[in-house]
Amino acid sequence: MGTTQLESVQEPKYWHLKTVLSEALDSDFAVGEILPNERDLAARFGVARATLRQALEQLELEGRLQRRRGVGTTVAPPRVGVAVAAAQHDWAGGDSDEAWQPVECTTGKAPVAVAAMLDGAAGEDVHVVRRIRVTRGQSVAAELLYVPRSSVPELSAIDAPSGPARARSVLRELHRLGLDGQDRSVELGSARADDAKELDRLPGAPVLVVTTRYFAVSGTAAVSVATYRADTCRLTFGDSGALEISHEEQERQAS
Amino acid sequence: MGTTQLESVQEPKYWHLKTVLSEALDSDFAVGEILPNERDLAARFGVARATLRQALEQLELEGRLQRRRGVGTTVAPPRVGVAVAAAQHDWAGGDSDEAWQPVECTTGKAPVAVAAMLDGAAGEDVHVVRRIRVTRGQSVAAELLYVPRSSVPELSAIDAPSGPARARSVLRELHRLGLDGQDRSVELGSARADDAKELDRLPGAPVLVVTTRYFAVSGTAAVSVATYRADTCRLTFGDSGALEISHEEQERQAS
DNA sequence: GAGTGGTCTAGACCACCGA
DNA sequence: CGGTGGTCTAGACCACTCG
Repeated sequence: MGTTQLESVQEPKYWHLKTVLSEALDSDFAVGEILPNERDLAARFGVARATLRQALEQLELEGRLQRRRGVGTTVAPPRVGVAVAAAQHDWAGGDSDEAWQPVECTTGKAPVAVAAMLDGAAGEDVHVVRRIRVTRGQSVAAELLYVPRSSVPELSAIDAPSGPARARSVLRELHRLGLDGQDRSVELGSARADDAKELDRLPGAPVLVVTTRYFAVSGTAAVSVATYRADTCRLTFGDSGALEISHEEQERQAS
Repeated sequence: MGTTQLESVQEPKYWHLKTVLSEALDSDFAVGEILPNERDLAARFGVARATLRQALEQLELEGRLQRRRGVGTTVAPPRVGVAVAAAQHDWAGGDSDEAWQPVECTTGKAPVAVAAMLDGAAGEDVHVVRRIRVTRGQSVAAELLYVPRSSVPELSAIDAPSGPARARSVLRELHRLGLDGQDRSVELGSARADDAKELDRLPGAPVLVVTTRYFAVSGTAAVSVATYRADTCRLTFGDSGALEISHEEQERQAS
């Protein structure tokens, strides 16, 4: 039999759907515009809702869409470039628009994975500083900064029991230390419940986990684990002295 | 009625499942061990297969599991740390274990997003070099390197029609140029069909997209778009002169 | 061919948001 | 309250790998 297998696409429906939607997004939709709801879209394309959702999920992962329960699906703006590099040493920070905001500070044991990076500080108590990074009025990252007690010996134990005030104290002490280098890694993760709440996302949302080790002369002075919203963020690194500028700075310069 | 709402978990089943599985993975399984198949697991936990799969998907995203069609689900080894920083200027490369392998080289127009970064080279033809990065015998990244003709004028047009030989020619010319800086960004994406094949994954698999702009005195000399397997890779950046070493190098030093 | 994960369906109910 | 996206089910078939 001349079974010529006419155009046996062999391409998953959701994948093809994603492509079609992606092109439609480019041509027929403006940023912020809301799409038809999932049931209508599925019917329009003649697929089950689950299949349609699989395509939407991918597009959301790529930062093309934004979905909110009870509201709808909207076209997402281009990802924000957030700088993850130098200029980090201004621990005090808080003034700039593109900065970290200390939220609170507790004390306790570090998770094993973190403790392993804080050489020698096996069972030691650490200060845990919670910070939020806000860009354009939107929180893009949540961080836990682990600072061994031994790194900031000057800190009086009863400076403030917890809260932002104490967080700022720890950061100030860290600043006084004078760090000489850091060591960073980026990987994909999913948001824990607490991070998800800070980032206004559902638990399990994809995040970029940036782990930074801060060195002082005496060794590792602190470890930071920052989780960035993977859907809305593009992490930028200024490895050169060259013209690395974030979008935000570009806008500021334009004015 | 005394509806005390006993323990209304209010936590999605798949999320709870993920937690349970994650703990089981830590305690009861060794790296490489294969899990029971999805139908059995779903039955064991009393959920539908789709729900079980949602949990497995998350765990795979976090690099805890590895799933292969026709084979099964296995416990994944810890993520590989791959260095994404200096030492990149050895364009010729190819000798080291942890290096890029040129695969082929074609010529054509750059995608608009890339062209926008190659200032001034709007409609110009560019060399497109395909490279694969292999670590521990496993390909971890696929790259497309876009080099405007004007960046490598010395390159004879008919050096080699395509293939690895020509790729090496382009890289050699680029090396002669002497670059003075680069500018990098990392974001989440999903693998295009061609990248997926190189990375031995299915299309749409989550990847970390590293976009690098290489500067020469005259401006942007080249743009690279590298996609790393998000499930198996941890990108590391040596921002300090300090002891940033990859796992591979550690092993090499140990010997 | 038997067994695996990958895709797809057609329903159902739930949590959340806004009018 | 109605409409949205988020979760879940119980099935079916497919593509792939391996013995």
